[in-house]
Amino acid sequence: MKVSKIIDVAKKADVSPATVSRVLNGSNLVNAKTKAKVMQAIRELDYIPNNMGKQLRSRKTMTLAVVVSDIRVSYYAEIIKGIENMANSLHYKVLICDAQNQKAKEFEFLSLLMNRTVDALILVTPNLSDEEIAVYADNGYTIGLIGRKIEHPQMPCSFTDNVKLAREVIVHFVEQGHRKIAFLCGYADAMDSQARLEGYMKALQEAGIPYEDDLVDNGDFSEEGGCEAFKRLRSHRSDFTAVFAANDEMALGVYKACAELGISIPDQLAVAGVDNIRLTNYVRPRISSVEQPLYAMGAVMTEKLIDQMNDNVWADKRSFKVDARLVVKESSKGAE
Amino acid sequence: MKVSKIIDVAKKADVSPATVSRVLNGSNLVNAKTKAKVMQAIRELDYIPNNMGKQLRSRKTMTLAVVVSDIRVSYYAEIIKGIENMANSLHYKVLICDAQNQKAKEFEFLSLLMNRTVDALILVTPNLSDEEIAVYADNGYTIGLIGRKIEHPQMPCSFTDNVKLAREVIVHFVEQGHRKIAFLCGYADAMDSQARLEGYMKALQEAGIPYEDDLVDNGDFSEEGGCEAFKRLRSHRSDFTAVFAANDEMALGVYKACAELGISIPDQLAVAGVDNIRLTNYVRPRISSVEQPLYAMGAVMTEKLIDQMNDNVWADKRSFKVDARLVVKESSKGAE
DNA sequence: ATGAAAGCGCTAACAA
DNA sequence: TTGTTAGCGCTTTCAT
Repeated sequence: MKVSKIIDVAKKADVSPATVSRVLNGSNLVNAKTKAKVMQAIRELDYIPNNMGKQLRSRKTMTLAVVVSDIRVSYYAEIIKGIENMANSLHYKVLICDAQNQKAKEFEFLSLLMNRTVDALILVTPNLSDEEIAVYADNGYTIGLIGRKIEHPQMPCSFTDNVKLAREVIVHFVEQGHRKIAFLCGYADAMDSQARLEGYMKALQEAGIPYEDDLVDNGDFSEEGGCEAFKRLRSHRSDFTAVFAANDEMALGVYKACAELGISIPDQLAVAGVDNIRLTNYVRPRISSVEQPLYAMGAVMTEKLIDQMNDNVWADKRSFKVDARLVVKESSKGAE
Repeated sequence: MKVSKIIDVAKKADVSPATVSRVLNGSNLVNAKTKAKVMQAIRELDYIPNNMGKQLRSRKTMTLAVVVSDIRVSYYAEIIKGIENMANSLHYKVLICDAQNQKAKEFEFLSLLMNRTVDALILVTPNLSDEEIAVYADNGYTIGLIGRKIEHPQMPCSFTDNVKLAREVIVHFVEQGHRKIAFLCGYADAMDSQARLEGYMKALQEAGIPYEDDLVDNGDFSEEGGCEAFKRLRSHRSDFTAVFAANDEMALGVYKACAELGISIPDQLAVAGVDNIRLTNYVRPRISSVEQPLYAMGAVMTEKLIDQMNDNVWADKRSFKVDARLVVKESSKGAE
């Protein structure tokens, strides 16, 4: 059977294509009777509007792209879900872009914005630099950011207060009586790492504990990387009694290293991580971890972004700093 | 700065728009010299082709939609990654559709196909019935299927040999000396459940063990559901020495129930699951589990689907039955 | 090897 | 409230 177009409906309902379009798009300047006629024709013809034509004419794709480094990582999956659900409820679609941990791929996906495949692009903790990203926003492309903040009048962001986050963990350790606290940081050049290091140092200072350079090392956010970094740390120093890992993967790496080295958690070493992934509740002792509201971060940003595109500008607020909360479990309790 | 279109490039290069289009699309009937001229103009104008125009005219979106019930579940994430990576390497984009476990949403996403937002749709273990899906394929829409098989000349599928999978697990249990083996099945009406039940029964028969109705119960693939189902089972019978759970979540539920009931794994009860999720390696004892090549299933299907759309029909094979492999760990070894 | 011309299917000014 | 008329930006016959 031939697929019908708007002109077919118009003829059958004895109106103009414009009127059909109005009915389709819920314009309120259509007579109820006319509308009924049109609806009838649509039904009889099994008419379904062709989205390609609509896009071209209206210059809108109603589609967002979300770029992450690895879809499989639960951190990203959770954020994507927040984005997708919010987008869908606002009649937007979501293109998924798996950058496979390659900065070059992130760059490639930016072309989706330029060639008008999508109306906006959301970057989740990208490897691109602030400047590289800002260029696009400057050129009028709509970009949203999750997990990082860039000062730009047009770029909505949602991100965690990393200083506060790190501070909270260290305060907790101090309360448990720890004085020598190591920090397994992420990539040295990452924003997050900087901020968390700041929070770490701040909290130490507040507690009157001197900062020591060799109690800090960097990992790559992987279990293996955490394991290695911990061993490295341990080869220099063996007097620390607590470790703050920049994420749970690295905390798991610490667990692995401790198993090998015969270090008992939490008696000889307290451990805490970030993300509060499901796994932290299945290993023994369960890992204390900082939980970020990932789903909400995705959803809020998306709402804001779409709002901005549609010029519903209560342009007051573009930047959402969200609070994380430390979930204390056995890995950091009951220390001496 | 004004954004330029194909006509601007044509003028600047002193050729026709058609020629520019040919260059853009890598047609080989373009003089090398002409091509160079056009490329130069493109560069000078920073010309970027507009995808909306292209789509409308070529009647192709170069986009796939993939429908899953919950993006966050690692089972789906892994498949999606396979799909996305393959699609991308073939210059296709992927729309992500989170059905939030609602059949109604799955239906809604089918409209993406009908209104030409995407060229094809991939359903991953959908809740829709075979008939509901087949209707669309009959009407000429391109649909691919993962985790289920539907006999249809136009519908590529990739799915696991569930009979074999279940058989393998039971054979393993029998080899370990078990004779009373329980089966925590998934939804009673699911394809997979049927097939696995068949494999279970078959293996028992081969081992000369009579099938007993009350050694089988159904769960909902969740940890909680598995826990409950196990307790239910256990309230009728307490003589079985092994449990085969239809997925790892349910196996985790069994672990939970056993912890509550004081049953020791694997000494008093051997356990095995399906999916071999990461968690199975972090609980103690580690859970024996059947691993499916999810990434590959996604990738293969996608390749086939795209191939089919582009009429590269070595139409011989549409159906990919893949083998899963049992990874034996501590939860099912060392039983009496 | 290149160009001219005709749309793909729809919406948005502008008129009426 | 409805219709008329132009395109949105591109590709693709059909000529040449």
